[in-house]
Amino acid sequence: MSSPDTALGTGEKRKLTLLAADLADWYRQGGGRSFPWREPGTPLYQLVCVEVLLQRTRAETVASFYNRFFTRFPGWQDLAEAPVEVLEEFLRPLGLWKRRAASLRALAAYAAEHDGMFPNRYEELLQVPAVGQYVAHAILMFQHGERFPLIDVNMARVVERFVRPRKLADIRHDPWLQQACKWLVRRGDPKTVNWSVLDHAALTCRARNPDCQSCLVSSRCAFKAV
DNA sequence: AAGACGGGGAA
DNA sequence: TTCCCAGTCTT
Repeated sequence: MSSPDTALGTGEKRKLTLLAADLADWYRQGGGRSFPWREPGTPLYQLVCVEVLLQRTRAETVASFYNRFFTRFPGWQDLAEAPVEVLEEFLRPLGLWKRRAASLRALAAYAAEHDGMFPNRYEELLQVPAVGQYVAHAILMFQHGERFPLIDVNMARVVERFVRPRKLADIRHDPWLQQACKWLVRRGDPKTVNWSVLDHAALTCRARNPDCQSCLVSSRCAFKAV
C-alpha cells in the first residue's frame, strides 16, 4: 500500500485515460506537429540520434538541422569514423555540442558492437552510454514497440497542470509523476499518444504562456490559468 | 539535490 | 535581458 501522496488514485487514472484519448484523437485529426523523424520507416539510427539532438533543444530547431545532419552522417559508421572535433564543430549551431558529440560517439561505438541494436530491458538500457530515462523509454517504444511514456519536461508539465503538481524537483524521482505518465500511455498507439501529449504541450499547454482559451481539455484541467 | 553544458528563438 | 528548449552526467 503506497501513501496517497505517491499513489495514483482511481479518479486520477480516469482523468488521465480521458486526457490521453482526447489528445490522441486531436492528433489523429491533424492537430499536432509534423517532423521528418515521425515519418513511417524512419530507421532506428535516426530516431536515436534525433533524441540526442532534441535534448534541451526546440524540436523546430532540430527539424531544420535534420537533413544536414543525416546527409553528413548517414549511419552509425559515419558517426564512429568522424573525428570528434569535426563532429563537435558540426553540432555547434545546436548548442551543447561537446556533450552531444561525446554522446553520439559513444552511442555509435555501442551500436557498432551490437549490430545497431539496443537492449530490450530498461535496466540494461540505462547502462548504455548517453542513455538516460528518456532515451531508454524512447528506444523501448520505438525499437521494441513497448508501451512506455516519453517523460520529458513537456509531458511532466501537461500532467502536473492537468492533475496535480509533482512533489520532487527531479522528474525521474517523483513516483507519482512516473505512474501518471505510465498510465497515460496505457491505451492506444504509444507513438500517437506520446506525440499528442508533446504537441499539446508545445502548442497549447506552453510553459510560458499557456493558451487555456483554446485548450481542448481545459474544462477538466486543474490548472485554470485565465 | 544542484551545476554544467550552450546556441538560438521568443517574450 | 531573461526564460526556455523531446536530458544526461558529474559534484
